[in-house]
Amino acid sequence: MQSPGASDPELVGRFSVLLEQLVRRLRTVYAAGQISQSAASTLARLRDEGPLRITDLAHAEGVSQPAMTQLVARLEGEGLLARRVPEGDRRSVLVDVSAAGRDVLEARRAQRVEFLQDLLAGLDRSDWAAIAAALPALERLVASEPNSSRQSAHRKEP
Amino acid sequence: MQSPGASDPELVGRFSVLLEQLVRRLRTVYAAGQISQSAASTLARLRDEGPLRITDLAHAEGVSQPAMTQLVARLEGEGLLARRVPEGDRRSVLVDVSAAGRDVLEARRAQRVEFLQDLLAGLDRSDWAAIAAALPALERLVASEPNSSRQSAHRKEP
DNA sequence: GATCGACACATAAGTGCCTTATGTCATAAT
DNA sequence: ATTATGACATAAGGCACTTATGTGTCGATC
Repeated sequence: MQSPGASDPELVGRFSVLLEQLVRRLRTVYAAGQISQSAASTLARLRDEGPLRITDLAHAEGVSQPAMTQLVARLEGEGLLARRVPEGDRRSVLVDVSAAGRDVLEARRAQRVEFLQDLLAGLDRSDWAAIAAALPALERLVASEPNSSRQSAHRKEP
Repeated sequence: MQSPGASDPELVGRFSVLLEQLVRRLRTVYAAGQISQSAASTLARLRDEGPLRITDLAHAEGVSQPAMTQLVARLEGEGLLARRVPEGDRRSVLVDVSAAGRDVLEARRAQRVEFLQDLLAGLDRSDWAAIAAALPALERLVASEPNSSRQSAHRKEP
């Protein structure tokens, strides 16, 4: 029994509740009218991994190809990304994040940081110390999924 | 300077990245075709807080009243909740989760637990210990928002 | 080179899930 | 009785998905 987590259903249950609550909270961080979670996730991937074809993007983001085609069209219309046809394969489209897209991602990160600082402001020192101590473990947790091979270890939001 | 979090931008930044990654991960837990995050959140609130009026529900969930009217109509059509007009106020509609709705929430919880056990299976004992030690602090963090007065301390997903 | 199959994306049609604006009925206040 | 307020329903539009289908390009086979 290598992992205590698998043998401690009560803690797993509490963690499960905590994740759901975090998700519900994060939904309120970004002001209305901003880019969607799907758009942000897609732009972030392009920024981190470089230009990708539409079908690869769709697969990586877990949506259908037509959904990604539409999202790319919308984001191109907003100047947040650019499309081009690669040399040697006129069937494909390569998509890359634009400078404006990078700016949007940076603004989102700043909003998250502000939200967290607000939230952390009411936390006492020992609680924050426990969270800070768990950060490396949580980062390893998030990085440990089998399909995390798509996410290189150096990937991070600035 | 009560909270070390507010003075440690690098850790806050790492936490911010972690949250975004968790959100992106959780998006893949639930199989396609299941109820949306909004539907789940709404049903969970009804289960935990009892019958609510549509406008109160909309406000609590952070959406507009017409959006909630439509969601309630859809969920009623699927048998996941029930509507009734309360005594003494024929303008209102009271909404309550159904037994089928409770079953759906329980199935979601089981899926999250399974996902977490999968994820935790690759984590070593000291990492899990650090996460387990941080759980109370994280729970307090999530419960600490000013509008958390709507969430009672005893509220938890079974 | 010609033909067929596979690949890649675009388009169509439909649903879910939001938004603001507006309409209708019920209740409370004057 | 009249007016103001409250509560929800409906309309119209946009975003974000889905499956199904269409069109063009590339690769494999003969």
